[in-house]
Amino acid sequence: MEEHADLLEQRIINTTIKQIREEGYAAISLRKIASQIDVTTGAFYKRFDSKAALFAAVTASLSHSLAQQVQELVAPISDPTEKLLRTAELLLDKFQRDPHTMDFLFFNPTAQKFSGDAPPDSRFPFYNYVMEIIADLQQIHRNLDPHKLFIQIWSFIQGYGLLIAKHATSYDPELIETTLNSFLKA
Amino acid sequence: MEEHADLLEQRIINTTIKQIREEGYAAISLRKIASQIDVTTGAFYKRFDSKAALFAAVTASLSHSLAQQVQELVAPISDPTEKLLRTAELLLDKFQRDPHTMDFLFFNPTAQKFSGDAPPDSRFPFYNYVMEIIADLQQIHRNLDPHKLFIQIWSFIQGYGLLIAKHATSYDPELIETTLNSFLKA
DNA sequence: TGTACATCAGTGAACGCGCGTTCACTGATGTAC
DNA sequence: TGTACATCAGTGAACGCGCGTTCACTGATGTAC
Repeated sequence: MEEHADLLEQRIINTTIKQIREEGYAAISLRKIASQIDVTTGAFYKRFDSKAALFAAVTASLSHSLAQQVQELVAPISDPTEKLLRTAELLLDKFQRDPHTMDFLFFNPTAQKFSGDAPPDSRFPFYNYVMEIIADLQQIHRNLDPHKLFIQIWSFIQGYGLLIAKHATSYDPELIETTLNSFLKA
Repeated sequence: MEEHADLLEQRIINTTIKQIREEGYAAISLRKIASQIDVTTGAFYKRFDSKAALFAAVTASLSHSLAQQVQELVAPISDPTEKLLRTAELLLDKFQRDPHTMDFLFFNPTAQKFSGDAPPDSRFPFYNYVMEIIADLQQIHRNLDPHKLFIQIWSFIQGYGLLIAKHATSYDPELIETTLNSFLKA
């Protein structure tokens, strides 16, 4: 029955992802998830220790698939500036198209992505990924401070993403390009 | 007894503000608030229609006092660039010193600051305030697109504030200056 | 000054809800002989 | 092939909790005469 076991685990994760997309992570309850799969909450606890464990698994799954999409988009590009731009565009486009999921990935308080005063944790794969791009950028723009640049880029993407997710403004690729270029010109 | 009535209303608001500062808005419950004032929840409902109404009142109070602090700081300054810089510094310094309160003011989902697809609502006083500064900036930098600039500034402050509040990085006035200048130079 | 009454802020207890979590049990399946 | 037993995924119901909200009531205070 391990076959079925893994299947149920996947169904739980996928249903949770669907619920997050449709209603936002704040509206998630184990009863709702279970009833959508025609299973009781007891079955859930055969797979996960807690709701937090489910959220961690969902975060991992979503991060992984998002990271993969970014890799695929960026793979054929060699210019690091364009890599960065395309990555930012993909993320912010997703904030527009799938605000609840991005809200969960970026702002869900359960899965804290950073630990203490230390630099951002590697559990959030984009940290390392963006850092790599920035390292590449340094080959071109030697006078850039990579930490500063990271904070600028990350802050802008987060903040703009939030405005987009809240429908306070909408996704504008030109604005992204202008902004990132202004960081690189400094 | 209207005297005492207003007093209790103020005590409820102030206690809520204190609780937000110390534990964050997610931990607020009417029972906790009431018991800290040695009053029952019934008394609360003589003053406020609902918890949401309390949050609205608290948001108004906090926004007002923050706006006042900004005005005082900025009043003697005539250069709009410096006005903007000092405002951003004050806000981000507060994200560092009082993360829960700023988290509440900027990210509390109850008091949605923006409505629909329309531009940001004036219920959040900083929108108009920052817009005024930007209008002043246009006198100097005539080639700036005010809407674009607003989104850039707002996104950066929000995103950087979030990183600071989450202890992912810490407040760096130099970074703020660099970033805002890079927006203005574009 | 004293009495009868109205007002109304605040009490205290309950309502109903949905939540995460637990656990004794069931019944289908796989294994041993 | 048939019987006895072990396993264990999933059930179903409950536990305990804290929440926002409601409401009949109390008792202190102010008013009228």
